[in-house]
Amino acid sequence: MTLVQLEYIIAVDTYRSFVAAAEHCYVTQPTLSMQVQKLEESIGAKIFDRSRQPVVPTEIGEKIIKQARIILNESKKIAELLQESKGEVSGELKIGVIPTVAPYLLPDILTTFLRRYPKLQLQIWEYTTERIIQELKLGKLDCGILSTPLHESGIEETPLYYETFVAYVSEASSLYQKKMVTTDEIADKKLWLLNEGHCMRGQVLNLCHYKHNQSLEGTFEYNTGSVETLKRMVDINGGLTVLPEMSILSYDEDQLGQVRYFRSPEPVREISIVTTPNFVRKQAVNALKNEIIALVPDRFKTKKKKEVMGFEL
Amino acid sequence: MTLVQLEYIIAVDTYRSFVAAAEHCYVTQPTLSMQVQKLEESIGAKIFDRSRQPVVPTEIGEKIIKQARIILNESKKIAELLQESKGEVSGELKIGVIPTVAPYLLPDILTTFLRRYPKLQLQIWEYTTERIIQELKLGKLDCGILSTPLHESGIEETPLYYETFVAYVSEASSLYQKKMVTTDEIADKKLWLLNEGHCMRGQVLNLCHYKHNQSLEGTFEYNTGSVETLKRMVDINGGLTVLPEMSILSYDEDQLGQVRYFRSPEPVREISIVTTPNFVRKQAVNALKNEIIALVPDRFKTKKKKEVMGFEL
DNA sequence: CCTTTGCATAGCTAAAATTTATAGCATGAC
DNA sequence: GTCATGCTATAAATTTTAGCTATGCAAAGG
Repeated sequence: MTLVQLEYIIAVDTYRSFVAAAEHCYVTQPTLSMQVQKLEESIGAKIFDRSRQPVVPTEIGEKIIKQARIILNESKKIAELLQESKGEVSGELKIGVIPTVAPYLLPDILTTFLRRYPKLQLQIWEYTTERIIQELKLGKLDCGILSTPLHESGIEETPLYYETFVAYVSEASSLYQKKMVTTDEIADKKLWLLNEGHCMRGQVLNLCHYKHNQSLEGTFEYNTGSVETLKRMVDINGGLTVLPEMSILSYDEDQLGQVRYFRSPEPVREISIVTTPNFVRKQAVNALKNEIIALVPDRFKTKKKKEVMGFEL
Repeated sequence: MTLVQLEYIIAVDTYRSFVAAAEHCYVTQPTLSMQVQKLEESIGAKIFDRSRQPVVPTEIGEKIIKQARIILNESKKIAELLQESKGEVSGELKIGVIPTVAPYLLPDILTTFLRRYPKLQLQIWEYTTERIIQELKLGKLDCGILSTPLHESGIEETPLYYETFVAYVSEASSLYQKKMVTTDEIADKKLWLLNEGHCMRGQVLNLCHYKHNQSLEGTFEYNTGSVETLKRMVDINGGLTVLPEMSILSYDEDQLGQVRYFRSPEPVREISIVTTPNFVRKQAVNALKNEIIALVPDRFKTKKKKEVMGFEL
């Protein structure tokens, strides 16, 4: 068994074709076919069922390919270790960010960060928490920025900042008259919510003491994945919603007039940068972490950890 | 970079000698030297400092070798996957067991287990919890049998049975007159304890409400790693100790006469079999698990999980 | 100063990976 | 039915590489 053979079977699995796989490996098709055969011979099992078109992995082949991806992933880390030791913050950094954080955090960060580390190539995906964890474990992402604690083994969390939630109320709402609101006061109101899969949905439901999916019918009408949409729904259709504090930083006075902070104990979410435990490019992630911490206003760092909300996915 | 090259650098690291490493890899020294050089050239960094005798890895070399061990470890799993898929329970199974469990569980298990799976080669080490976790993560052990919960990320626990602790008192002790004892009653007595590093020490200290290392001087005199020694100390020097229930299964009537169960809530420890999350030889471990569960008396399986004691290492 | 020990280098050989060319085998078009 | 077409396997030739033997060279020990 060689690393090259493992690369080849991964390519065949990816492209479901020996010809296409060979092209992408920059070798000829017979070369690739031979190596795959040799590997199959050496382990004593067929990895691909070539009688079907397109070729598909066998049952055991699936498992072997999965393991092969792990092996090659670990192999790549040797090169990363070397970059790391040179103090170079370079190469690709693949980041997953939840949609309730991304638009308020990344635009500010990116320009300064990329100017400071010109050799770094960022790739960013907006994914839900669940997907970020999944892709981290598969090695498809290098790090994630999301709300913690996750209580997920195999994921290391480094808190970046703490962010309160605020209510955003329409002028017609009875709460508009109040200076501050309590979590109880919003529990029975018409509340615009993110759709399922967003950790913030769970947090908001928690803070107003709802159980998931319970008595939502009739009370809530429209689900979206975007915090901006929530705000607009309030603007146009009335009612209220809950926003992360960072989303209101760019609001003008009119908009801020509709924002109501919560009375103590304020609901707070913890935003962390997460990696897998044996991730080696700590310098690059550290650089990103420091950039974020430097840019986030100070009051986002002083919230007490004890106030942080739990949530379920 | 090839898997063979990684094997070679691991061998050089292990034996701190190119000559010895070559022998153990069944190649000549020039062959091995050349491959190490080629690897160093391809990654653009020296892995070993050959100017010292014996050769030592460079700083970056240390990291590369560590990663190389991970890669080869993951590579081995492909062969294991295949055995696994054939339904064969075979090969080596390296098990770590804590010393307060091993002598009461393993002797009974081993003969029947090995008769059922003749192709399996068991290697067993008596290690402390800490060491078992460490070696599991390094891939030097396949599984561990120890007291849980560990609250350790990267370790998966599967409970096997629940075992109460019992007091073992000398005839001279005031507690000898009682039919049952409470945890409070033993707190101020002369208590023979295991030495540090054993999880059971922590559990026993917990159950009699001691903080670690606090006010032990004078009260306790002798530390040992063996439960049998604790019992003998009581037999010969008086006082009392706490034993795991399984250790008294083989006691005769005289000895049982010195055993006192605890009043409810009984202190219970959970014994689990643990592996790393991406361990692939689940069938072999499962076979061992089933063998143990089948052999352990039923009452060890009915304890409620809620009663299980926590502990620190 | 000579021997021993240990790694590196050089030249050679055998094995293995890769290439080009071609065969075989389905599948769908006509 | 037969003829392309698209895919993978096989064969033979070639290049690359891993490994071997022999030897060199430097450092440590007697």
